Amino acid sequence: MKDVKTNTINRMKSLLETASDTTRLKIMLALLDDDLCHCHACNCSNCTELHCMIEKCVNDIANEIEASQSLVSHQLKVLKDADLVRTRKEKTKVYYSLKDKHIRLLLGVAYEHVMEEDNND
Amino acid sequence: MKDVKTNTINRMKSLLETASDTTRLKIMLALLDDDLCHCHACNCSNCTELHCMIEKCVNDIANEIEASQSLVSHQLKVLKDADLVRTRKEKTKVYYSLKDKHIRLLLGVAYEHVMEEDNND
DNA sequence: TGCAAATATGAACGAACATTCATATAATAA
DNA sequence: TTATTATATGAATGTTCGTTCATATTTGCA
Repeated sequence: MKDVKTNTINRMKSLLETASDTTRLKIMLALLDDDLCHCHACNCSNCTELHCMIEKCVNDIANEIEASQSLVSHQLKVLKDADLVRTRKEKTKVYYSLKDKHIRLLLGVAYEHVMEEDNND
Repeated sequence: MKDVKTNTINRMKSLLETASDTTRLKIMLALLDDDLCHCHACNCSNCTELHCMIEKCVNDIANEIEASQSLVSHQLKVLKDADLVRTRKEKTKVYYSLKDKHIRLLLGVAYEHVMEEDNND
């Protein structure tokens, strides 16, 4: 890790920066886990597997996290541009899902960290 | 993950936000791995174990990442306030090290992500 | 007590960013 | 075509943040 290239640092910064916003965190958490969902990895409606890729459309996300459609759309664009989410278009709706396992891992690690208050290792 | 409290979201935001700066990333990467280091977990000078806690003083970090003493001190304070690093004082020097395994994991996941360009899962 | 080394801090400046509001675009159905 | 639903976008605003410069504080040593 000693000689990490500037480009690598910048991309790590970009990834973490994109994730470090309450609205975007709410969006990603909404895409991380749920009971009733479409899963385009295994095509089941009630998948609890780790590879499960939950996808939700813009309005549903907006309703779930109680934010305006405009705000959610803006932040989904930020997430998309930074490659943290992917999209799938179906008729008038656009379904968003987390990009890959690294994003889920990142959220998981951050979640674990804030859950364990006073840990020494 | 569906009903994550506002407080939890805010703390996740704080953690990721603190990590998402190039200067602070350079500092943390400098504390993540090295050959010659003090390790206050096992007290060896050449430890390669995962629990190894590398610690470096302010000036050494500043020299290593080629940043001013003032900037490094400022950003170390940010890292300390957000609980991403710990300190140990010895004479006139202050040794900094990463707080815990979650921080190392976070850096590791971010690093892995930017290293794998086009992954689909 | 005074000096030097190491670290911390305060002010100031410019840049970046999240949110809101209004509006535009795209696609479907009648 | 017209109306409707879903999503995207542009401008504007207020705030936050990273960096620099100068200086203060702390600790050890002569």
